[in-house]
Amino acid sequence: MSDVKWLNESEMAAWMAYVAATHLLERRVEDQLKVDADLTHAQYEILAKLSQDPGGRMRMTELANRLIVSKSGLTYQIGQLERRGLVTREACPSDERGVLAVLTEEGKRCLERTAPGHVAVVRAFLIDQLTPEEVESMRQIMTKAAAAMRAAPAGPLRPGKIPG
Amino acid sequence: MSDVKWLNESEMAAWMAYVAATHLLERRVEDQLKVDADLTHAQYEILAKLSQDPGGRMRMTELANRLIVSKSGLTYQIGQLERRGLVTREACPSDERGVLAVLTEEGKRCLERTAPGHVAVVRAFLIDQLTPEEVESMRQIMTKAAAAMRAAPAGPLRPGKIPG
DNA sequence: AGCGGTTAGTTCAAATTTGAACAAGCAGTA
DNA sequence: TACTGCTTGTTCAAATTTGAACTAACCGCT
Repeated sequence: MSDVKWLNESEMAAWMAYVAATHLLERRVEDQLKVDADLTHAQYEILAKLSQDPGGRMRMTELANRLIVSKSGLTYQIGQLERRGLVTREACPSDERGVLAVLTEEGKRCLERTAPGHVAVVRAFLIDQLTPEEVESMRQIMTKAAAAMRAAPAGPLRPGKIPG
Repeated sequence: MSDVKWLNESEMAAWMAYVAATHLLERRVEDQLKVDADLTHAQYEILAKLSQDPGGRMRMTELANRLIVSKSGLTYQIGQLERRGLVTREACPSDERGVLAVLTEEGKRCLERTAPGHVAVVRAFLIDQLTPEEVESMRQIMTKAAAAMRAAPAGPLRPGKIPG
């Protein structure tokens, strides 16, 4: 029971580098978006995710799930974006309770204007630091991890359940 | 000037998976630490980083830099940990202005008690999802990215400066 | 010793994020 | 139809995080 499977040297180094890199990158991304468009990364991700829908619209809960953010957090940020005219709320036709977050024309323009600088940061500090093989490897790695976490139920780990 | 180098399919997939995975993992880690030890990830990282020092002590600014957190953020969290007896503040002998954050015995015990569950989460959702080669690849990738960001000065990107 | 420019750490206000509680609406079933 | 349980989105209080402003102390020079 109490025998822990620690991380070996390679695993520990990978984890430590991961933690450092994610914090550093998040900081760089936040800075760029703040300076260039007065947006937080969370706000940018909302605009970007909405733009993936043909109609630029998405249900609140659906959007929250895709962004991996709490419902209340999304409510708050949609309020901020609405205040700035980048997003509107519409009633959902099929569900009286539902709310659709809709990308406005201005929101679309804002995104198009901001995306290049954002991509430049992602490129400069991450993508362009890697070989194409490494990019492909990262895709594989992150996809696997994300899939595992999406599949696993919330709550404490059940020994031997997830890795299988 | 305005010709943007967008992300190709592989790059975009890698970036999207990265964003999703980091959010999902952060959430899992936070949940485990909250449940098992009533600690935030930020607090755990402070304890862990302090424990890396032989004397379990570190200057505030040094610690903030290693954790990639603002000085004020660290001040706040050290206050929280001090309130719980996991860390103490000591005067720095060599610099009158300096403050040393010191891991207490109880802090050490808390870390030792909490680490196994934390490692288990990191393992279950990240490390054990990967082949040893992929772990090694992730180490390489994240190390490269972190190095690039640590090396680059703050502020806007100077075209052609970082990638070289 | 005294000056001027940095650095260390804290305080403060503002923004963000989360979970719990809540009101309203849905859907299946007796 | 009425009931039961679940889902949707918001509100709310509490915790966290950041940058700016500030005080105190350091350091190199004169």
